[in-house]
Amino acid sequence: MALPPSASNESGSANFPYCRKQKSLGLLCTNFLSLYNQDNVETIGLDDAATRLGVERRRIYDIVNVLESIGVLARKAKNRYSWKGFGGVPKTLQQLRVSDDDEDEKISNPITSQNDKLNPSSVTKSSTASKTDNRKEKSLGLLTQNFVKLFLCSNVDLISLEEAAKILLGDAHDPSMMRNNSAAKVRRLYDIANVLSSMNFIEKTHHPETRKPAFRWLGTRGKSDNGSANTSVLNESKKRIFGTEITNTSFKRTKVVSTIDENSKQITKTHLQMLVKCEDLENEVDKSNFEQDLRHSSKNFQFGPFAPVTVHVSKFGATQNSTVKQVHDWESLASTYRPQYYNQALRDLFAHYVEAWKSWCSEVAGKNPIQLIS
DNA sequence: AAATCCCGCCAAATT
DNA sequence: AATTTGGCGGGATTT
Repeated sequence: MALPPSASNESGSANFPYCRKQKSLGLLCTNFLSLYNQDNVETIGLDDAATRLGVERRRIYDIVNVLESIGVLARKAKNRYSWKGFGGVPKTLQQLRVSDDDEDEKISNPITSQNDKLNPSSVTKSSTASKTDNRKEKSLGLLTQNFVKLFLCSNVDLISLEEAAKILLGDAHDPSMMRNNSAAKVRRLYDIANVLSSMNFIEKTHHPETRKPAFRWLGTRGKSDNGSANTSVLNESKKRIFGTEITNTSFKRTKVVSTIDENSKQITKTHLQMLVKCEDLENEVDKSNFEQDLRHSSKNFQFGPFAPVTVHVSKFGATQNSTVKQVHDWESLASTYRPQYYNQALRDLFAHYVEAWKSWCSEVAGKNPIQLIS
């Protein structure tokens, strides 16, 4: 009874064996973005998001929290957030850069309206008020900001999550009382890294020496506005892979939207668009306005009945499926010569999509009751 | 075996 | 008291 929803109900639709990958926070974030990073969107309802993305509320909180800490969103009220867009990120980043040095502070940017009756805690950082807001100090949002600050402030551009966990926790000299529970904290960092990756703020790589995985800050490239090209990192190969995702359907009462047939066409079309887009990926290097890309790439983002199937471009890799690993290899080769490798990659990727599409169709076919809700 | 990290219980916060 | 938020970590999945 306590098993994951791999439940393959009798209906012979023993479809997806259950792939954890397809349920990653990163993918969810990508979907979230493609869903709300639209011109007409300005306000986001948590319930709406959870429903449309087909996930439990809890997950939405995770995403929303980190997005807010970066400045993409802003809490408006209970159950309601406002879309700030990526344009607000640079500003938030700047604030983080300026924030205090020793230990962490509560740079609490425009979050939370006029807080309660405290603040004077400038020099006295100990017990006093710590007990109360102790919870907030452990929030995902703050952790995210601190994690980002790690990159923004230090000069190292490669950090492993364990390092980060150790630094972000064991900091503050050593006044004891620091249950070096970095193991627990690292779990949170994985979450953060995933959503940050889905937006391409960071990128996962490997430490040159050790094969240890680590993250590199990509920052806000492009970001027009102010011609000062910061580009701290000399990222020569900024391959943008794309991730597929098939949001899981919560066997809950997930309200399914839209029609069927129309969507099928819709999605296929999107596939093609994506492929086309990939073509000129070879001679890309256009690390310009990624916001723009993201925005139009998910033009007609549609869901299919049941498993809200989403397949949009978002060349921003991050979450990867089996193909990604190889892509990395191709990348090294391609960067040197032989650009046609990408074609092969695309072919494989497309095959993957087709497969996913097929299995989805079969599921729908097996299921008889397809109620349309609009 | 080690690295990831999903899932959802259940306790603070808010309403 | 009810509902919204969101720590937290067991343990399933991937690598």
